[in-house]
Amino acid sequence: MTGKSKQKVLITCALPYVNNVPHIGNIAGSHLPADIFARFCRLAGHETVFIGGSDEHGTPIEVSAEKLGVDPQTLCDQYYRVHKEIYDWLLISYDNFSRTSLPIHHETTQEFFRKVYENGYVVEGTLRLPSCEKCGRVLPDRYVEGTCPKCGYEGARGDQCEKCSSMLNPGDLRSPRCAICGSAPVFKDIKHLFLSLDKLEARLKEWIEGNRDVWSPQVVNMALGWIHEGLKPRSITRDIKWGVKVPLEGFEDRVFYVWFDAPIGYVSSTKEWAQKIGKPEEWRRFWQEEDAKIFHFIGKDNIPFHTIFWPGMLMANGEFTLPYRVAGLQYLNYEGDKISKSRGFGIFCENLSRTGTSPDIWRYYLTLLIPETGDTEWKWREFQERVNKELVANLGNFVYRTLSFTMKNFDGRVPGAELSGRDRELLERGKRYAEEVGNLIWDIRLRDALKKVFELSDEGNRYFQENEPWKAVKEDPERAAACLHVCANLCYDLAVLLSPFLPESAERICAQLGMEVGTLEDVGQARVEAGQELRDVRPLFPKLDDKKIAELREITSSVTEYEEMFKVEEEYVSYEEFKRLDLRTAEVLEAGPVEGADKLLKLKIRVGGKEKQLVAGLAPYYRPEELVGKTIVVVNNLKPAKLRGEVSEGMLLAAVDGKKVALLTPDKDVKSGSKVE
RNA sequence: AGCGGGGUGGGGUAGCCAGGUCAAUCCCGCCGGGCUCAUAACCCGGAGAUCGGUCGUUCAAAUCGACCCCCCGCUACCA
Repeated sequence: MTGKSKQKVLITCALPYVNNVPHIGNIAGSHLPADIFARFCRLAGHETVFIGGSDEHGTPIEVSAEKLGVDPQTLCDQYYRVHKEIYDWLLISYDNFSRTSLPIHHETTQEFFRKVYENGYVVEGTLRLPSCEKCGRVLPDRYVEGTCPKCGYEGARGDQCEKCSSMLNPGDLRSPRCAICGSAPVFKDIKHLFLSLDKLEARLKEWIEGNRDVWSPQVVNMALGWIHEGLKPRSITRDIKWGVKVPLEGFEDRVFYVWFDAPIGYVSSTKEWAQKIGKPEEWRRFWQEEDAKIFHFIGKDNIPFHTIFWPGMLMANGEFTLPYRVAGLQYLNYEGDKISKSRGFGIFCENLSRTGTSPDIWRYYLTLLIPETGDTEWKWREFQERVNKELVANLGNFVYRTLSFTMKNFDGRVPGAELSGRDRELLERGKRYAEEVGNLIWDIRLRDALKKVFELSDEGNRYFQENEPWKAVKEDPERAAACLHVCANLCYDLAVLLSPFLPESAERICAQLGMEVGTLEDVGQARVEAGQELRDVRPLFPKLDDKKIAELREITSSVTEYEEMFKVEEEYVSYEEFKRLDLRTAEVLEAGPVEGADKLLKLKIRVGGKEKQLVAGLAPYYRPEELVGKTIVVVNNLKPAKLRGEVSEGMLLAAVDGKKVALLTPDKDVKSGSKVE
């Protein structure tokens, strides 16, 4: 199935909602497994498209944008950038990462809806909903607050009381109020559109049961559980402004419920991809042809949605291929509890790029934590251990001992030699691994697949050990040459097999071999020939010591408050005001403590030809000796002041990020006293 | 509350759906010995779980049934 017959595969990852910064749970729960799967499909030669995008509509975005006084689009733009950068850094290989706020998605959604409507699967109905006259909006359940009728808790929400956890409707609350402005809501009957899921119940049931062999039991059972309770028409419109307009007379002021438009984002993202590659109709081959296999990677909270509601939409439309496999993943916890942004508890991905680490160390451990069967848990201790013992000491060690031995003893060229039966057998071994790894991945058993690849590294280490080339190189050079020839090829095979999981490392291994990362068909073929010249051989990963772990922990636990950034942008400074500052580069000549002050340092600096004294609150962040010799940026014409009795004739500039402080320095060599503007 | 998933040596995990070959798999860690090209691996030996709890079905249960405990998700207008 995997290496032999070529498939046409579309892979989607649950579209992240953009009111949050992604954390490791989001990565392990969908982006990473989807990416591994997609990379593998490409490696196996399947025709592969991997798409995603951000889900940007809905009440939460509209409300928080309003609070900040910006329009929702601006807020989404900001978060979209954050998301995109994170996925890029983690090497999530989207063929296209789209946005539901793009025109192409609005058009696609409306077109999709029209067809569903024409087919008779849309009915009108009435909902009695609370609305706030003052805010001029209909309130979603959770935006109504009041007193819980059961336990008397005053802060109960319209969907649930957090105190006694009873399920509520907004109408149940005593003295209800709008969660945004606090005024009393009015209940009105409002016309809405519903998708007639009830009409599709029998077909959905048959379809789900037909997938028993392919889907995991959890997914099938949960879906059937829903069917069993009976499907009812489900509302697909909302009374807010931020979203896709409903193209139907009498509903012009409504938008689609985000759950209706979000999955259609899969289609629009594929369309956008097709346009980008210059074949605008290409998307149809994946969405409208029977032989296309569509894989959805989602979290467990999304299972009913992707097994009932979304396929129902597709059936109602009638022109689309149904999902082939819905991979419902469980959750990733963190050190014994749920990840929580507000408590700063967890690993948030926006600062990963600042850790100075390879994305592969994160990908490695997170792959082992992909919650395929049950919830899993990130533990720093285990992260450190696995990186050091497995990535560094097993895989890294095998590659490095092989290549460095070749450098030292064979002049940096892969030796050639007469091979024994055992040598040949091992060279061929890669083929079997390729097949086994392929089967595991196709079955979405990614953790097992990665472990399988590491077995090959184990075999390599064992083989190297048994042949003792460090002895043989003196006593039986031919044997040593054969051994290293085989090992170089094993390194290459490993790199290829590893490439879906650890793409950067795969590249680095191949680069050191002076080769390119090949495809699955190159594995086990002894592609590294005698005479191949190695280059720039060095260890793949550094070990993570306790200090580094503490640093990583610190960096990844903080999340930028993007909301605050909008406030800053609003206070403009005129160019004239800016020009009054005389910013200059300066060289630090001396640095030392200020008597009687813990936090201050006294610096002697040179600005052009002139020497000055500066006092700065750097002591908690820099040692004096670290500063000497640095070129910094100072406000040269700041009015002199005395701090703790010492004159300060200017101030230096530094970036302040919470407890972290970084001096600004020019990134090229410039003359002392250069103007900064 | 109902529905679904899970509870296996210190950590993780397989097996359980098609009960016996499971006094239970594999990885990591731990203890002892060998080797040294490598940010050291590999080899040999060792300690460690009665499979959430109770009761049953059976010649035989981690594996089937009942009840209970704990964790997680869903329960439709939160995405």
